[in-house]
This record gives sequence, C-alpha cells and structure tokens, in this order.
Amino acid sequence: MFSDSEENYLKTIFHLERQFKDGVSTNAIADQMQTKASSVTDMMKRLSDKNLVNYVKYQGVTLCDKGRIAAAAIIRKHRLWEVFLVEKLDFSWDEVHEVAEQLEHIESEELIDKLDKLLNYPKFDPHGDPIPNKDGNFPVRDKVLLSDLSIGSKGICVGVKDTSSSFLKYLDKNGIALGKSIQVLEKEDFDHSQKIKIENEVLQVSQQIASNLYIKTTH
Amino acid sequence: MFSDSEENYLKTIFHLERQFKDGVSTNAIADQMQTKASSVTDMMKRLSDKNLVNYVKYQGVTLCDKGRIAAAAIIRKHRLWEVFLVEKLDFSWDEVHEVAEQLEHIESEELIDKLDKLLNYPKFDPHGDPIPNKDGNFPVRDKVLLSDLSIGSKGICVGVKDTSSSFLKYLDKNGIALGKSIQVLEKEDFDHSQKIKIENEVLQVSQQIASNLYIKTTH
DNA sequence: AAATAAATTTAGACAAGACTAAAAATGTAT
DNA sequence: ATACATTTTTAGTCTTGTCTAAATTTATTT
Ligand SMILES: [Mn+2]
Ligand SMILES: [Mn+2]
Ligand SMILES: [Mn+2]
Ligand SMILES: [Mn+2]
Repeated sequence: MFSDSEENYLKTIFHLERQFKDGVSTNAIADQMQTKASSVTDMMKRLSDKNLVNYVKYQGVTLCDKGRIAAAAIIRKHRLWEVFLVEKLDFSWDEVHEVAEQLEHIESEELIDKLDKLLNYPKFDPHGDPIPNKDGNFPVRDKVLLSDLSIGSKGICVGVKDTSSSFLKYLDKNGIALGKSIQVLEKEDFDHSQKIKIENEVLQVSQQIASNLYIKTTH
Repeated sequence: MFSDSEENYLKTIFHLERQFKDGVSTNAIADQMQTKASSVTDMMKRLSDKNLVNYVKYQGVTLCDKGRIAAAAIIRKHRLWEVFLVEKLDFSWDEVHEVAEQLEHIESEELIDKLDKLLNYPKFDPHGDPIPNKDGNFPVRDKVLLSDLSIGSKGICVGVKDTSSSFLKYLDKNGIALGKSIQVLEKEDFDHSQKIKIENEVLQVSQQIASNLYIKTTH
C-alpha cells in the first residue's frame, strides 16, 4: 500500500501532532527522523498528492483522515510486535524498538489479526503505550507522572514516557516494572527527588526519573 | 547489510544454481523473479562489485562464498518464519510464502536465534524443505519422489516439490500431509497413476501428484 | 562459412528518496 | 518600518532499482 518511507513519515507526523496541534513543521519532522528539511518538503508534496496529509507551504502539515488511519495501523503493528518480542521471544523491553521498526512495515492483515490473537488481544505495549484497535481507536487509561503525585499517593506503574534503553535499564536495575505497586513516601523540595516504595522496597529517585514514569493512581 | 532487492537476487541465484551448476543465465534469473534481463545484468554488476557473485559477461553467474552464505541466511530466515506462521499463528501451509517473503528481510540476528529457540530448532519447514543452520549448512534427508517408488514400497511423506497453493490444497483435501505414512498399492502403466494407502485410507493419484510428493522410504 | 535466430548487454530514461547550496518567506529586534 | 536571523522551499545532483529499445555477442541453421 505505502512504502516504508511513507509509513515512517505518517507515523512521525501522527506523534508530533499531539505536540503541534495546528500544524507540524518540516523541521520538527526532519529532527525527529534524522533527515533534512528539504527531504521532508519533498515527501510532504507526495503525501499531499495522495491525500494523506494537508500541506500548505510554510505552514506545516496535518494528517488527513486517510493518513491518520494509516498511521494508527502502523503504530498498531509496531506495538503488537513489541508485545510479541517481549512475551514470546523473551526480548527485554529496551531491545524491542529497533526490530519493531522493521516489523511494523510487514504487510498482511491476516498476520496482524493472528498475532493479536496469539498475544490475547493486548491493549498496551511493553512500555505501557496504548495499542489501537483495527479501526484506529486507542484505548484510554488514566495515568499521571510520578512527579505530579503528592505524598502518600498510591498507584500502579503503567508506563514510561522516556523509552530510551538507559532509562529502561535503570528501572530494571532498581526493581521498577510495569504492574508493580508504588507509593510516594517523601518529596524533597530542593531537588524534587522522591522517596518511594515499590512493592515492598524503598527507593530514592530523582526528579528526572519521576517525571518519566506513569502511574495509575488507585485512590 | 544488503537491500531487499539484493537479497532476493542472491536467494534466486542460490536456488537456480542447483539446476544450472555451471552458471546461471540472466534470463533464468529474470524469468524466476518476474523482471527483465537488462535489470538482472545491472544487478549482477553491482553484486559482482561487492564480491557476492562471479559474473562474466555472456557467461552467466555463480555465487561467491560470501554470496552463498548470505543466501543461506535469507533462506534460513524465510523457512523459520514459515514454521512460525504455521506452528504458532495457525496459518495453513499454502498461505505462508508471501508473508515469509517479507519477513525474511528483517535484520536481527538475535530475533532469528530466539525464533529458532521458540520453534524448538526445527530442521525442516512446513513444506519439508531443509532449514540451514547459522553456518549455512543444510540438513540432509533421504527422500524420493512418490512417482519413483515401486509397488509395495512404504514410507513417510516428508516434502513437496511443487509448493503452489492449488497443489497444497489438493493434498489437504485428500488427507495427505507431511508425517503421514504412505504405501504404493498399484501403478498404472498407461498414465502412471497410482493407487496408494495414506495411513488407513486408499486413494488414487495421478502422475502429476506422484511426481511432486517426496517420500522417505522406511525399508 | 555465411546467414539467421536467440540470448545478453548497453544506452538512455524514469521514479523514489535523499542531500547540498541557494533563494524565498517568515519572524524578531531595533 | 527596516534590517537581521531563522525557517522553509526550490533547484540541481546522486544512488538504487527498474524499464524499453537498440546494439552486440553467442548459438544454430543452411
Ligand atoms: Mn517502539
Ligand atoms: Mn513501545
Ligand atoms: Mn516459501
Ligand atoms: Mn517453504
């Protein structure tokens, strides 16, 4: 249907649209995709010709419905493959992204349906990110950054904002994983570090850590 | 490492080398890949520059060691993915080829190792074709075409020569599957059709069928 | 051995995607 | 409002992979 390159552009625009609701700049896309703005301009013209994006010179780009549906399908594939890699092949959550970047471009509706079934229709990927259904709708889940919780709050770890390998490995090393219970014990005014309890372990985490971990509060 | 296109050429040459031991013609490659001989010539020059094939103008092409190893790796991936699709995702053996054609180009040593492990290190794919190991060595198994067996011979179905969907569906419909026992009951001189026993069912098959089914004889 | 047929390569063109350098548009500071 | 800086687009080039048509080489006949 679409080339790998086109799919990567669509996906990137989809993600950047949250941040830049009234039009994504070619530079923003170029930065994200490690390419040049001139290359982006070329591609925007092509995607526009195919009615996948609304592109007005000098005014950035937004996805058309057709483009948004295509983007959601790619994200669905990416995240389902990530679940597969972690659940079935014992990859760790910091290793799956690169491979999923390739697998997301495999074209086969039936393959994805069967993969979805094998994985028991997961709603979230290994990083806690929502997996859209076949219609492109994303499941929603209340979540808040650990850094925004007040002392005493309890919850469950449900996602990460930063998905870099170094952050994920830090979490592994310190026994923080999705699904584990968490409680804020203390907050330090000076550097915004926190003392937290993960399951039954007490741990001190910096502001940088706390602002990249999503929690679903339990009350 | 190599582009999808380069990999497809290498794989095709590998397969055609059995048939044309002393050099595969550009036309043979073009026919197989549904492309034009002139495109093949272009690619042969590129592959030759990369020391993947030996190419002499007008004299056909053979794989270099480097090219043969690369080809085996691609075939390994293709066949492992086919096993995965059938064993884990319940694809039928006539549906897997197209998808495997795409999956074989995914680049990740670790992915294939882990897939191999998940599948319990299979030696043969759903069509009975051998899966090379990491070093590029293919397991061997004695097999002979059903059409070459004499009356009374017994064996096990171990592979198919024709992997077309129509042939595989015919086998499904008539209860012929890899692993099942088979015995030749009668052979008709006139049209070379045979009466065979599959497990406990008796069946009449044409020469065309018999010459596309591989049997491992049991005595 | 020359003539003809078939296979193969070359020449020239095209599309997708990407890059660099230059031009044009937009935004900001005086 | 004008000058300067930044962003974005355009123009021109390159690589990969493909094609058609023409030229060349090899194979087959007479
Ligand atoms: Mn990812
Ligand atoms: Mn993810
Ligand atoms: Mn196959
Ligand atoms: Mn196969």
